Amino acid sequence: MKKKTKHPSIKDVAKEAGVAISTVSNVINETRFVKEEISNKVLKAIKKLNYRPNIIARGLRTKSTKTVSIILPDIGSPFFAQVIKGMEEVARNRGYTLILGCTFYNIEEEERQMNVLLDKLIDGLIFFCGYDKYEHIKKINDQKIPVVVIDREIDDPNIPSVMINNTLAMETAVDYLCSFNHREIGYLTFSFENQTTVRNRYIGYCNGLKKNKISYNPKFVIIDDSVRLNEIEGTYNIVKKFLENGEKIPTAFITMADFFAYGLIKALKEKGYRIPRDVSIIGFDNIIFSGFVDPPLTTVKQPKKLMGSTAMNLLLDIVEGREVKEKNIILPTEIIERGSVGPPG
Amino acid sequence: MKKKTKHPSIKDVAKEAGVAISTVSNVINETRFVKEEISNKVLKAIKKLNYRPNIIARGLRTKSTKTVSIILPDIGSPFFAQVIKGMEEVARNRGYTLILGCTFYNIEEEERQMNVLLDKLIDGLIFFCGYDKYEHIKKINDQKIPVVVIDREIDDPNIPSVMINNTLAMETAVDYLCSFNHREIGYLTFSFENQTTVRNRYIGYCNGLKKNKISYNPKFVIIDDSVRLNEIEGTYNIVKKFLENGEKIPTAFITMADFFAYGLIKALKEKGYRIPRDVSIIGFDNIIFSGFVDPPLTTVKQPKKLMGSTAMNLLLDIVEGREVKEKNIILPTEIIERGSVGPPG
DNA sequence: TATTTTAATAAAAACGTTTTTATGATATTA
DNA sequence: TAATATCATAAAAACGTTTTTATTAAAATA
Repeated sequence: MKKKTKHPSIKDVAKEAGVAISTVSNVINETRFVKEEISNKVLKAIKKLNYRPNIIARGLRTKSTKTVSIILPDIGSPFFAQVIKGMEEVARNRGYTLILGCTFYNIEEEERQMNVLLDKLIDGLIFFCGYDKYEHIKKINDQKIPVVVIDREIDDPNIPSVMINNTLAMETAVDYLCSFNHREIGYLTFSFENQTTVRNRYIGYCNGLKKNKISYNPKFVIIDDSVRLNEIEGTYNIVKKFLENGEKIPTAFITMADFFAYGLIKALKEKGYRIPRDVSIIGFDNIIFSGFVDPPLTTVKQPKKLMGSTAMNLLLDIVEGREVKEKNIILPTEIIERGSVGPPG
Repeated sequence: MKKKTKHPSIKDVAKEAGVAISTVSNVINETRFVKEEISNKVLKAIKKLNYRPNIIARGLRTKSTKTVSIILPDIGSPFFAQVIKGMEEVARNRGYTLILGCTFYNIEEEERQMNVLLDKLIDGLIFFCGYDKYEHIKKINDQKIPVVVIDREIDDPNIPSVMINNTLAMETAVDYLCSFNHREIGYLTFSFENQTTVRNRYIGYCNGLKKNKISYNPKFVIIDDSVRLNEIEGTYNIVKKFLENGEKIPTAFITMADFFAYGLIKALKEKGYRIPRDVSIIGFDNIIFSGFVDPPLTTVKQPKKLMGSTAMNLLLDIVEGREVKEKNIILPTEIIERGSVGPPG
């Protein structure tokens, strides 16, 4: 076992400066007035020993480690990455560090991770996306441990949350396609048993159809969970098979996430379909790459960084006991028009 | 300030079970034999109170928090995300949690983040990619704080590291293009003053040219730092301007990272160039999207997950005092052939 | 049986902080 | 001048663990 050279402790500083431990603490935290002469001695000792207080030991006493953690299903997704970027910036500016816990879309893992992190005396917790189980979140929220849920629609308004209106956003996507006179609209999605977000988007799709007097065609709905693992290849294969089976294809597709669209586009183009001339596509998320596929993807933009910063600010406000006006925040979405949607050929 | 409902401590368990604190500790850690009868009482009390030891307090005593942290320049990059995924898996399996620190390509930030994390009693540290300054890394490595550097070529063999041979890999890319009879080969890169990785790839490019008896043409080297911020748009604009200036363009491009290729492809296609018929492109990294641009990108693959898992295993071996056979590990790269390279038209 | 060894548990110290309480000097008041 | 208030600092307690040392009871030995 490698042995670390011992870091100087507050005791060492006190000895070096010839004062009491508490005086050093008072100088560091400015909790009491300390005569300039003594204060200077302490400061000098701190500098000389290159002392920095041990946050952990401090946390043991103060119950705050200035650390918040984020539990999310997948660290490899550019969508999450952007949201986290928004969080990170806020956290850093407000003096907190971030711990990431990753569940890899394993439901049980979420609670386990939560416990592991809680053991480390974190000040607060952000839960990302989700599964429909949230008893554990309710529980710790009831225990007054600061929690914010992001990207998951929870029916308990006591749990602070930041989200978009998935149903409405997806309805807008249908409307948008209909404004181009599409009447046959396919839908690519995760399976939606366990995830409200996924389900609500699907509901939005259905609502949109109804609203535009289009009858629902189950053959146009393709379910694909490979994307969860960032395996675009999976979507590509599924769509390819779909096309090879000689299924009738709709004049337009909505994908529940941009990721689906990449595989979809590739498969369609390989089979000779031109986009948007033969098939229109609208995605969801507006991931950075969507502007660089061919054709560039029209998509429903989620305000990713804003979601992140909003959630982190909300959490830290709660952690620090500030007043929060609204603890269930809904952020707007927006359609980014690029080149993948046009009138049906 | 919201007040948390107090978590039960080991003291509460001891009282509940009617034994001494140390006995509880012995039961939990199996440090001493405890009679089954007493042990059962303790276990029951633990269960009843839903007690979990406070890792922080434990860490204060044992000097280990079972936490390692990763300092990286950008959390939003799919390349890093994949590497981190590899790390996360290993860390989790070996019972550690991860803290991420993000520097956003700010050199000063790296040392600051390092100090912040060190204050939290982490067991070890992985530094990602890099800048040429590494006195601070040397310093803490000398202090026997376990460190591993990844994706940065450091000339000090005392610092454990995991990397690829960037020079060689890039040379291979040149060879590959030459095998298609390309003689005019452009190069897209970050500016390379401060980053050995970037510079070494460039050197590989130059070596490759020399080896294949191609004279170096500075006009073919495009420097673009926008990609650092994941702004593919930036590359697109630079290349577009390049093309509009009527510059002669090479028959093939190498990009130092796949990200450049996306903007490059878009700009070229907009100006009517066909890929690979008019211009061939080979990237570097093999990011997931590279299989889904049009044409699919031929690229030099970095073994991202393997790099991550290797680095984490190396770090934890050091942390746990295991013997490490080789502390400067070089992993192989490989050319992934897709559709963006062909013979010059 | 008296003494020593061993086993099991309890008590206390330690980790590095902050915070509360105690101390002693100085300044203020009666 | 004696009593009191204030100020600056020191000492001690606390946070929740692990680890070291002490204690007690039982078992083994002489």
